[in-house]
Amino acid sequence: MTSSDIDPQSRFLQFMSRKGLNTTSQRKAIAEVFFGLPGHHSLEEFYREISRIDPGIGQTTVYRTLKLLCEAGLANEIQLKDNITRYEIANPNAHHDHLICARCGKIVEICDPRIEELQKEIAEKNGFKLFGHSHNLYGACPDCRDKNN
Amino acid sequence: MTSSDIDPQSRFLQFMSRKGLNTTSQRKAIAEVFFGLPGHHSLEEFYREISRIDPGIGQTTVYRTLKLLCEAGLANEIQLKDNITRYEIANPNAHHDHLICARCGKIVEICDPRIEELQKEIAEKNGFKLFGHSHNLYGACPDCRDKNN
DNA sequence: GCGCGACCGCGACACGGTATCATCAAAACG
DNA sequence: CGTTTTGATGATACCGTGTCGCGGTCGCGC
Repeated sequence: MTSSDIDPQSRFLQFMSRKGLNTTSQRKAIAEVFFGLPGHHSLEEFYREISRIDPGIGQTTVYRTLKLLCEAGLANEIQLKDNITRYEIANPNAHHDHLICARCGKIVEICDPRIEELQKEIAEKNGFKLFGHSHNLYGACPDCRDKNN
Repeated sequence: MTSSDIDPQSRFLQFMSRKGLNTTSQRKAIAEVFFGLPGHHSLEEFYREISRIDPGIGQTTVYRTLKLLCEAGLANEIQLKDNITRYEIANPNAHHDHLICARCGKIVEICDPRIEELQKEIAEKNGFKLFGHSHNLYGACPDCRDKNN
């Protein structure tokens, strides 16, 4: 029974109290939407979704709460080639990489322990202490690869 | 004697004439600076460097020429976590990844054929036709890892 | 040279992301 | 219980990157 077994919302509240931060209705609502929306979404998308539930929440608060979720280790930032920051739910058991279709934008999550192993090996060989990584493969997905152009 | 044996500037000119584009003095100057500046640099850095040689060149032209170099396959865009687009010289023989110090920003280039192999394998397993990838490892470099904080 | 079409550089703009600040609510304190 | 203090919120202004449009210029084929 480690803390990673309980649901994410509770882990978020734990983090907040550990840091001495208040658990406001806005932060709870944002976290709930975040955890209920799998995949990779920009602030814009989260903001729109949250506005439907509580139109009174400002985009600044969404930013700040997503940053909090990152600090808590419950969210990850993703940088794609379009220079828009996306957020995804952090899964501590399966740190995954991304396979992205350059045509339609579809994102497939991939996870390969062999690559993880090589990354650690390379970092150590260069004397680096590894914190994290971002690994994105770009290509044409099965649906798009056959469409000539 | 393939085209990859001749110097990059000539390959750029070849590309231009193949595409029916004009070889202007600005484009030649920008390409020359680009090929003479190893590493990973933002537009800002290239623009500053070029301004010292020819202050009359506008930043828009630098943008456009760097895009041309990418199209020609002589340059690559790099996306780091700071949402600034960087450009590097594309080395067709050693497609390398990046090991980045999260403290001081130092970038070490790495190249591991085993990872390349795994990437291809993963893409194929998912039915993707692979175009390229971006692979960045973040950590603390030898100089920074010992400084507590 | 000459003319035309491609290109240049400037300014303006679009956009994501951040900092500021007044307001408000809730906790801390006497 | 009233006052003070702290922290969260949301509107707005701001900054930097990157793009667009337009008037003027310059390569390049003739």
